[in-house]
Amino acid sequence: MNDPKYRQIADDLRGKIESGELEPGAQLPTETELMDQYEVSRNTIRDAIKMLITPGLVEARAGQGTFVTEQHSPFVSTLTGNPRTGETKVYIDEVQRKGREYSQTEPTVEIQRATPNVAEALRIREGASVVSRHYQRFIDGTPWSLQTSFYPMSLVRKGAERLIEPDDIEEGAVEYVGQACGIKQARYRDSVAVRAPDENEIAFFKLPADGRISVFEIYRTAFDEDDHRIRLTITVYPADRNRFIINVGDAPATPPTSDSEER
Amino acid sequence: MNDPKYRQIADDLRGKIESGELEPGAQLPTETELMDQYEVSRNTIRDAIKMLITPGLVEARAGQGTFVTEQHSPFVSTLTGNPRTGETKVYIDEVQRKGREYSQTEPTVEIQRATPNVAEALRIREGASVVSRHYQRFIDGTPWSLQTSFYPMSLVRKGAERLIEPDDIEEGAVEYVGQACGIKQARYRDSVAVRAPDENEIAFFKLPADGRISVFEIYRTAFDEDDHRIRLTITVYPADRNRFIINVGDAPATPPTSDSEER
DNA sequence: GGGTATTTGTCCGTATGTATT
DNA sequence: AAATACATACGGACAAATACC
Repeated sequence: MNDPKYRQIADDLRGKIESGELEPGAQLPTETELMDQYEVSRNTIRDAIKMLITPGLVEARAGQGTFVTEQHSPFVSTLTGNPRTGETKVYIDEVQRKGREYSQTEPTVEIQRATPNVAEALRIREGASVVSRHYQRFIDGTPWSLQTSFYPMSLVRKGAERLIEPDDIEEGAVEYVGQACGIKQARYRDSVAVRAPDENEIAFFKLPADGRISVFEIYRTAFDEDDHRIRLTITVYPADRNRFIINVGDAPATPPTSDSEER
Repeated sequence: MNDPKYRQIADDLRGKIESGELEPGAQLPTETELMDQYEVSRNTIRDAIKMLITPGLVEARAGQGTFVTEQHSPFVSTLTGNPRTGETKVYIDEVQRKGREYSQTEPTVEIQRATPNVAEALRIREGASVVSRHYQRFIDGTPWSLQTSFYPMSLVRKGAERLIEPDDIEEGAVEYVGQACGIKQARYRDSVAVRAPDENEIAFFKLPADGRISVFEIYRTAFDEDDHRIRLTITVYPADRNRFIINVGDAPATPPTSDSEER
């Protein structure tokens, strides 16, 4: 009798879900039924169910009931690629190779002043002008990632003028910059973190409003052959439907498609 | 007036935190004071505060009050290293280079039957024998990660008999296996996901019981020069205090320590 | 479309327990 | 021991969403 009632009830229900007695998609007993079963008040039942909603084990639908969550199959992306080519194209290939459909919005292009984050990553003065190119990206029509790339204005001055046009760069921005001003990407570094989503992200990804599902935030800093920082790309993915692969060493002998089943 | 009251109050308080009006460590007004300020019932105040507790913005301490969370500085680990050397030693170096103290328990060594996960990753029969070596790892004395490595029994039969001894392998398991039976690690692949913690992890990392803080789960599959799978290492890190770096391309010119401040 | 029953969502008031100072 | 602050639990009332007739 040490644990509070609502926690005991939550543990009991969680057990029934994990044991499979309640399958994904199945409806839990209604709050009234659970009140009778456990002989507690409705608020106690609701506290118990909240403990299952928070980690996403169940979802409550007003007017219908509470249901065991069905998992969507995670999408797997590879972070290690060829550092000399643009990764967006590689990413699109990866999506299509898995039989899924990729789409993205036209870019939103802005000239902004570098925030401390961006300035630090690009090693430029805080407040210096940068080009920001923002995309919303979808897989099979559902929102999958939000991506913003920041380029120092010096690239534009050196000839990469299409960066400030609000049009997609078909051949990829990395190739374009290489051709337009001879600055070639030689390597990049990713920094992966997880954090709570902000309001924009909650709205775009249709995440629950309480922020219990977090997002991957990947900072990709790209360098040219002289180790100058030429790009910062921030990509945000919902953590509940994504997984990342990092290959180190020789290229894998197994075709990358076999990764889709790995974990 | 569309949003429910508790959400309006939560948004208001969140704004005060994000704007810096309430600094990390600062105490929020007590529930009674907030009842007066917003002219709502105590339960509504509590609902609002729960919305801030769930993403970890504030924490409530019975008998004291509710406080804005202080962030511990995240620890940064590099996932891309030399595929031919063991990474535990590299990891320890990385920790110490940042002026922090590393420690770990003696390993728990077990002979187990391969679960579907492990069998799939090592490409062995489900139920085949594997050596499992489990460590609890600490930084500055606080629990930082849980690590379990699985090795096929064939390695032991080929001479790597210390794998089944419950002692730390000083020189690193990868080096040891290379010397003992000539099977050298040539490359590895990491798969990074985020999920809710299980009970063990909640207890070890001292995470909140409601599972709102998730964990990184990194599967590292290691291959030898013939592309045979020689090891699966699963490492679990709390997502709120870790960040990972992936380097692609030439070695960075900047010393790795500078990463500690990056994001 | 309208009406009704069901189910969850919001909000209130109250009482008592537990942790901390 | 007393005061303070959050935690648990109960009860009730009405609103909003959904399903069904």
